[in-house]
Amino acid sequence: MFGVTQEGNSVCGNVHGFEPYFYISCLDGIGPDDVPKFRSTLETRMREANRNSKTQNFITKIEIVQKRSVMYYQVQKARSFLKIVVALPTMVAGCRGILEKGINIDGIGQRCFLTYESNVLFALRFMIDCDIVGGNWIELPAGNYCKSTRRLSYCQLELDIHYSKIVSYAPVGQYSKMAPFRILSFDIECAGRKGHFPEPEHDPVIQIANLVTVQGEQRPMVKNVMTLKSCSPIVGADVMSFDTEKEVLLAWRELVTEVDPDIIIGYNICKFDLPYLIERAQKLNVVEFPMLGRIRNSRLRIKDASFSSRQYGIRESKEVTIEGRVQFDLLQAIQRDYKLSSYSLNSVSAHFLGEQKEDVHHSIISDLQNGNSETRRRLAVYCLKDAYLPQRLLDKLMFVYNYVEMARVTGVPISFLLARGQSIKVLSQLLRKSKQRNFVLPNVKSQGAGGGETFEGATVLDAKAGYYDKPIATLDFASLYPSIMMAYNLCYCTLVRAEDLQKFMLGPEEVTKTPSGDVFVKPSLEKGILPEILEELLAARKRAKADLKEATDPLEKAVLDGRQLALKVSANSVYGFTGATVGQLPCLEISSSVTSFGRQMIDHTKKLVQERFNTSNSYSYDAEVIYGDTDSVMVQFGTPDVDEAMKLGREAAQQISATFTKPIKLEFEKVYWPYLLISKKRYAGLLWTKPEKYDKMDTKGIETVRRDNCLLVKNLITECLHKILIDRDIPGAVQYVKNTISDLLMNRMDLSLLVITKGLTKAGDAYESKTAHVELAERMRKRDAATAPTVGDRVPYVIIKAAKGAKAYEKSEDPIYVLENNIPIDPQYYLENQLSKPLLRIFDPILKNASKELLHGSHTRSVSISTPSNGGIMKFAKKRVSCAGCRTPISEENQILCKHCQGREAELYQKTVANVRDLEQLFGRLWTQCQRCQGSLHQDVLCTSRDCPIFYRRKKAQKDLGEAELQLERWDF
DNA sequence: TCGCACGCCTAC
DNA sequence: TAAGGTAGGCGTGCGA
Repeated sequence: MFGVTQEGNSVCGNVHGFEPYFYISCLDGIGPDDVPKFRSTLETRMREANRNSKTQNFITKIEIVQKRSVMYYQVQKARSFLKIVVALPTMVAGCRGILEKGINIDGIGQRCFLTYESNVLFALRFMIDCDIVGGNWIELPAGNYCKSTRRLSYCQLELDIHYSKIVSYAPVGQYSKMAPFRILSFDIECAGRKGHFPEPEHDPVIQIANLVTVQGEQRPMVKNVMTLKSCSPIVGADVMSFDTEKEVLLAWRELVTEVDPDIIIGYNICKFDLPYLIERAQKLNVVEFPMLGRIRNSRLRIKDASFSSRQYGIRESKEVTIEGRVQFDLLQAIQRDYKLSSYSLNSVSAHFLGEQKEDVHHSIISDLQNGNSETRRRLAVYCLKDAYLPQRLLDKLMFVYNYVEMARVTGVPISFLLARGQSIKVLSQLLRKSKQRNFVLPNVKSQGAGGGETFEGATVLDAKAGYYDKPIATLDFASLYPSIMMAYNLCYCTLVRAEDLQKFMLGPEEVTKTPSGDVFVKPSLEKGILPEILEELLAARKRAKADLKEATDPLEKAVLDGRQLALKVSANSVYGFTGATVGQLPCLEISSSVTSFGRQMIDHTKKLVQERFNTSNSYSYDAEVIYGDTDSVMVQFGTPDVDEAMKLGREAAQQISATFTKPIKLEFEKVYWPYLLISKKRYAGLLWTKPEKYDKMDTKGIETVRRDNCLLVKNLITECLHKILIDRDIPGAVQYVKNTISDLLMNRMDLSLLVITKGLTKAGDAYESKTAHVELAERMRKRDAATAPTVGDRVPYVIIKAAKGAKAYEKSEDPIYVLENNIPIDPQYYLENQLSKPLLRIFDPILKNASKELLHGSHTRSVSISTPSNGGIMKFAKKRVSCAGCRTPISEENQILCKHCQGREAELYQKTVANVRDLEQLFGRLWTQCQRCQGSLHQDVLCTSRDCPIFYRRKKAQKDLGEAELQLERWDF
């Protein structure tokens, strides 16, 4: 075990005596006398299967224990299981395989065995059995350990102890404090060859920037940058320059061993920086480099890894294990926890820190490296910032608190939280609870390849679409699925098999028959462990929230807030675990029972609200349920008054709650007024939780909250909803739409507003149909494979002009490429395929002839001819001269104005001059902004950030200025 | 032109 | 051997 003391010293504990094991159910008639025979047979089979192994004893022990399978309700409270203990953790799988396939035991014959808990990772097994959770405090009591004489690690303290002597503290009171982790944040720069993304096979590592911080402290204790070749000094950072790359690598290794960090962070370090360093060291034959972990003489190895789940998508990465140190890649963490349209460090920093970062294209890096100590200094400043930003993000998003709390709540090691999925967390809790109750978990194989089997989910009530000018009250079930599981005692161990119902002679008052037809016993017979887990999670959350209210210390608050969040997420994922057909322990009887109760409850609620709250019960109006999804109903009580709607909402929630089994509870939460219901899962409204003033505008499912719409659509719809719902200014909204459309068609749109992004969810060849982002990714791969988007990335694109009838997938293009080559975009596409339908959906309910008014007015006719000045296809067209006044083409090369505009020379000349001046000013302003972002006003801007809006505007201004200057030159004859 | 499958993303 | 669930809207391409 690795850890850190309260004083900040690293510890390695060599824990002795804990052995890997699993269970099988004992066959009828096997008694203690049969065990030796069984053991020798199994031992022989193991030896046969591992002929090359030098191991003497595979099976170290077999004992008969009294346990119960967690699967299905049983009257008998315990029966015999064999606990099979093996010599090494890796032997569990082989041994399990032999037993599952079947072995022939003398006198008993050929038998197959179902194994239990044979898929539990050894580390987790150890933690569960010793009551240790990720990130908690451990005591090695004085007198029970000895100082290691033969040092295996580089840790400051190293001790030997027997596992049974370890004392684990629950993370409460003084033990909820966070440890003073040492955190190393780093970033590397590599000098790629011209036009190539750096590859460790060819390209050197030229700089490594580092930031070392102690968790909870404001200032970093180390801030330095290691450079290849000289580098001018940087204020506030140590610059360490070296003549050879080998020295740079070794300097970094030395830093890591000296600092001895508990956590290593960075941006994309798992997929890029760490593997690059290791592969580069290999290439340079720096054999001593990859010893960065806490185990002496143990080398790092790289393994290709890929993670795929429906929730997180396919993510390919590399697995580098650094013993004793947690790797926390900010990219991974942010991809898992936040849905953003771009995950570049630049865009993420802008989003969370309000701070842009200079983005230097990899092709420029080599030039900076090959310059002088000043240009290398520039690069170093940039590199330092890339090491500094991940630390800022870690602090701002409170990742250490949230992840440590998640580890404590679920019991898994911190490293699992980024490397593994949701199910390991539930499994860990399930195993712990099972152990307390003497249950064992069967190792079931997922039925049928790919699962296939599925079950009916929740009801979504039909949406009575429209614009509602009366308050709409929302009634919600609090934690619906967890409360159903608790209310009806749904669990593996309470599920009654059809054939057992009669066998056990269970009376109707002892069981619950769920709406899906499954039967579970009531708690009086057997309390379910899932309900027990959920009760504890929700009670703990209540406590955490109460403590949070009391807490004054910001660090304590952070811990508690992280905890309540972890508890909520954990409670909600228990249901999903039971329904995961390709998971560890699926049980569709549980999950389909949960949803069937849910469906019944939402229907019941709708019926009750409408039956009770109407004029025949002496209410002033008839209530109407206009929509509802899974655990909520939207009620129009009929009153025009917000306060009254809230009162009715509370009354209804209370009345209806009383009709449900505890702890199921319907709550009144909020009122929407006004409310625009577009369809199922799509609506917008002003949200009120108190009668005085609305809280905010809330939108669900519509373009404003979707990542696959361009900013133009997002901004326009947001603005329109603002004008409609908040300002109540429909003509204003209409005018705004008209202006925007006119700007679009006149080519006055920033490219950054037109960028659409979509995720690449599978490898290129796995797609069945042709789509814009997939085809573009493929084209980009052909241009430059190293920088093209790959699986899991988001692909930004714009739609460009092309032949009539061209498919969208033929018209998608990389925004940078469009900018660099001056390719004209297709405004009509944006109008017809991006703007029109979302606009009509929100305007149709409130405006007669919305389509005619918005999409076919005079504003749609002011179309400008987009003539790219250079590049693109137009490069080959004969350059045409047009009139500086009205833009009609003119034949005479040296003319400026056409016949009609002649005589307006003075005025038009003035206009051209003014235009150049304005553009110069605009460009200057944007340039300064970019300079500020890169942290210096005295150097050229290098930034080429794909997702910085300023960048696009600066580029556009630069181009427009160039064109305006050309126009001006024409007057100089 | 229309229905359908695919793909993406969201609500809960 | 690693992977929480279903419902549902909507854009797009494709073939009937």
